[in-house]
Amino acid sequence: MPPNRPLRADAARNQRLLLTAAADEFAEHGLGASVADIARRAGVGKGTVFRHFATKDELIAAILIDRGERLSTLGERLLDAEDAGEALREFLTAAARQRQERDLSFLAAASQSMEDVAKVRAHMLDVVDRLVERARSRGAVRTDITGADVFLLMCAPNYVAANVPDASPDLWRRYLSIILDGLRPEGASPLPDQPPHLG
Amino acid sequence: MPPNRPLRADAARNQRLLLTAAADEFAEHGLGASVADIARRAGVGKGTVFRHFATKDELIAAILIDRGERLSTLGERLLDAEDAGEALREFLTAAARQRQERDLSFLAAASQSMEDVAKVRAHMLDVVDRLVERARSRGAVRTDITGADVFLLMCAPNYVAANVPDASPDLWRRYLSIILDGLRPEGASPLPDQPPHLG
DNA sequence: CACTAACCGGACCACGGGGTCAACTTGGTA
DNA sequence: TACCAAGTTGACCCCGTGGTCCGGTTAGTG
Repeated sequence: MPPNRPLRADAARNQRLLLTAAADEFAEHGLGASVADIARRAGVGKGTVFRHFATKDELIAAILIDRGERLSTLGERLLDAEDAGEALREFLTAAARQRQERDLSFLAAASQSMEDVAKVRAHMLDVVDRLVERARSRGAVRTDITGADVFLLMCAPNYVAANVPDASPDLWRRYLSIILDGLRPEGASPLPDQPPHLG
Repeated sequence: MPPNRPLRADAARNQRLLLTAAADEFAEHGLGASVADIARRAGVGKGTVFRHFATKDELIAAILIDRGERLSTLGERLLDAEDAGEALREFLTAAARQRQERDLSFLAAASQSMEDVAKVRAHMLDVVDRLVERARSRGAVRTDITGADVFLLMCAPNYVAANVPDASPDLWRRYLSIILDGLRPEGASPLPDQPPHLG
């Protein structure tokens, strides 16, 4: 992402403006949000959008990458926590909160194929894997789940809460809590099917 | 939905064809599937689509209503089952399977406002409410969840599984199982936030 | 300050979308 | 069988979209 030559001051500013404007616009209107609207929201011409992101998909990818990297960083920090179970809980909470602020889950479907996105995704999957493994070996979660399971489940609480109009902004915590209860080792009923293989 | 005068034979046939073609097309290409493609898939002219459904949204609504009614019917039948816990499990399984066959969860977001859709939704919510109440009073699920909670959670297993390409077609069972474990009364950690109020 | 490469803006284009309509076909009835 | 309302069709319209492009502007360097 960072270009060879450093961006000119105004260009860098506009890029930041565009990224947040796009995230907001997508959150409000879904993937269908138009590039023109995004440009207007950022206070910038439409051409400028395409100067920074060759294509709409690339814009989406940039947002995805930004969020993914932030989460991965947090996850890596949490790998050093004493309480592995609590660390996993904290990670999932942060993930859900990030999505709560601006629900962009639908973006994940788009631009799945872009290489940079795949890389960030793979890295995040790796971090989750280690978080889960650590929690599992400490007996904090059931033994039959994998990192991939948790990676997938990560998106669920906010997805569920997003279906409620005028919901309390903390509603997702409720469903995260239920899912976390489902991940506990005590009395877990054996899981059907094989764990998925991602990436 | 059933019109005053009964439909002519060919019209009725086309309507059925359209409904399933539309469901398939939406499942494959999301809400963005074009009316023209749907018509082609049904082996019918584009004009015919609009004769049966004044608008694309109305088509979507018709699909939603169809599925909702089928689920509600099943739910009502399950209200008479002996094992209330098993009944709830079966209902959720059916709901997830229906969505697995053709994932149309995203349709729910659209045409939320249409009156007929709202009615079907309200009815289904009522059925779920009773299923949950029954299971709760029998000690089959934790006491701090409501019908609305379960109604929302209903969509989650398939949503989660839908994010993995080339997944086993039964992957959703895995996540339904985790969620059901999270709904059990034993050792449930108290839920944060208030249960949502729907409709 | 002057100069230039980087940057910006918005008119412009081609395309694909939902929705309309008037000419044509067909199912059902008397 | 003859008739017509119900049903079908696809060319057509209009609009919003992603993406292009070039004349004008500006940041930064010497």
